[in-house]
Order: sequence, then structure tokens, then C-alpha cells
Amino acid sequence: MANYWLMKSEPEECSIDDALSAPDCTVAWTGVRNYQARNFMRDGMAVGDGVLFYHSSCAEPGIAGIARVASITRPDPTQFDAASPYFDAAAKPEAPRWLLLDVQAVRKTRLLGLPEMRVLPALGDMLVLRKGNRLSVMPVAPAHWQLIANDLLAP
DNA sequence: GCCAACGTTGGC
DNA sequence: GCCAACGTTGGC
Repeated sequence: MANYWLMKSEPEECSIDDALSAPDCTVAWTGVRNYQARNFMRDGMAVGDGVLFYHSSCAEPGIAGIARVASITRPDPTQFDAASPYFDAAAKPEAPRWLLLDVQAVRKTRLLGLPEMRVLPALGDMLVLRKGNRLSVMPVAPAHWQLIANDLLAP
């Protein structure tokens, strides 16, 4: 059974438009540097899982599109790249610390902004709405996914 | 730019 | 293993 996730991306770095214009609408999800987020990718995600593509650290944070998990995890090469902002000197190629996977954009949607989400009682317990939440990859309850996907994918 | 929340680091 | 200091995230 498919699972559902929310993944944050700074649109200045990789927006839903960027993902949609990539080859096969697919981008390697680099830069996850949090163990909990990494573990969700490694232990929880499977090809085909649904992803809410979330824009963070921008003027209008919120869900900007629908995507899907397109690969299992593999080592994130930026951890070994001293020129990368994601470089991690403690990570060794023979013992990679950080992983990435491919995410394929399915559709850009209208922006479902944080304020709008906060107002919907049915979404009240979503992890992304929790104060102080800093996870960049997190699970989404099926009921929340249904609600949001129905709304965003409605004709 | 501010600041709350939280993860990580490092001294002990 | 505790915990204070520090760094980062991310909304506002």
C-alpha cells in the first residue's frame, strides 16, 4: 500500500517548476542533512509513494504541487564535495552518512498556503503545521493526502 | 531581521 | 550521560 509524504524545498533552489522542467520531471533530492528525514527516505519511502511538494523559506510557503517517489535511496554525492554547501567532512565514501532519492514531479497545483491549511480543522494535526517543525521530509496521513489531493487535483 | 524551536556538539 | 552553548530552520 502506498504511503504519502511531504517534502520541503526552497523554491529558489528547486521549485516545482524546476522539477517539471528537469529531464523526465525528475530531480535528485540532495541536501537532506537530518537523520530523521534521512531515515524516512531510507526506511519508509518506496517507488510510487505520493509526495506533497512544499515550498519553504519563501514569500508564500505552502504546497505547490504533487510528486511521486521515483527511486530508492542512494548516497548523496554532495556530502563528499568540498565545494558544496552540503559538504560533510565526517562523511566518507566507504561509509556514506547522507542519502537522496529521485522525486518526479507529477503536477504543479495552485498554491495551498500555510494560512489556508491552518484554517482547515481536518488538517489541524498535520506535522507540517506544528509549531517549530523543522523536518524537511515527513509522513502525511492518508486522510490528509486524500483531502489535499482531491482539492488540488480537482478539475 | 527577529526569534522560537529544535538538533548537534563538546566539555565535564 | 548530562546539559549548556551554539547553529540551523523557517515562519513571520
